[in-house]
Amino acid sequence: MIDHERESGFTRGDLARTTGCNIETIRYYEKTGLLPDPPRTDAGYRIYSAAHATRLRFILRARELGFSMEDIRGLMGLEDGAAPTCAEVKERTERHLADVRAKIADLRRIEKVLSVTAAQCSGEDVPECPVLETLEGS
Amino acid sequence: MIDHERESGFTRGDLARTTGCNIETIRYYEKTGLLPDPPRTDAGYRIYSAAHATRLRFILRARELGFSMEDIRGLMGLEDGAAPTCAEVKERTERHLADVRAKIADLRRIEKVLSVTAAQCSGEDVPECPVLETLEGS
DNA sequence: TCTTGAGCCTGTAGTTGCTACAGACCCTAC
DNA sequence: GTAGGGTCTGTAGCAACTACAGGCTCAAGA
Repeated sequence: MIDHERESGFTRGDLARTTGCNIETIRYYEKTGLLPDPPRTDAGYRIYSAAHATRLRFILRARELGFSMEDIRGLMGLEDGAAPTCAEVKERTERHLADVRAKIADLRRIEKVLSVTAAQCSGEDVPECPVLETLEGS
Repeated sequence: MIDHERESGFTRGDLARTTGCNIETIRYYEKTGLLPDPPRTDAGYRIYSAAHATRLRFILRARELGFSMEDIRGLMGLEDGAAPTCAEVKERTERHLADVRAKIADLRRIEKVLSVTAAQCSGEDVPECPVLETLEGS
């Protein structure tokens, strides 16, 4: 791979290493349009630039914060072509925040039930088991 | 459906209605072995008993509490054939509880970042957007 | 008795966000 | 020249469902 094209960019493996992203995930993001198709060498190898790395890091950070790929598409202005307004971004973020809070509430409810039930459990080989009773009875 | 077999049981639709479970989900649980294959009428219609309903409710309740299907299989003694001991149930519950707590911690971290960032957002059409900056910069 | 509409049957495909393979090609170093 | 890595493509798998299509079957009304 002596193409001089190649010299100014990096390969998929490079991009994966520098961002910590799984190499197959990069291809997946390209297929779904989150990442633009990069140029190729004559042999068909992808050539990425710093701009690709920046964009991928944006995506990974948004995923870490639990945004869906659909959300990210919106945040990056891929839905209607135009960059989203700050108001749109804020709205999307607050909707997502509400989802996150709802999930936390769900999990806290679950945590309470599980911890109370598990605490009642002797852990011995007795016939009656508080966990199973909770699940059976309701 | 005048089979007298049928009279003592109920159909998949009945089971779905009485448990609040999606009708297709019942078939899915059968396919994956969580629910036993019920007997059939001559025409091939499934005939469920009260025992099936009890078992399905157990599964649904466990799913509400976030247990995986694999966990449920264990809780119901479908893994090794024998009913699990109380100690096994307790262990599984505590492992699951740890998962739930880890998820809560993750989500709380996410919630903090999102709420701080969204609060900085004017919602106006200014060029700089705190949310996007958070995602880009890091 | 016939028809109509609801319910049930099966197999299969879609969802989200990846991940992992197979089999082929390419590139570098020795 | 060859050995080894890397990359290419398409495809299948994961969890836990959900949603069809196309065909039977059943119960009730005309």
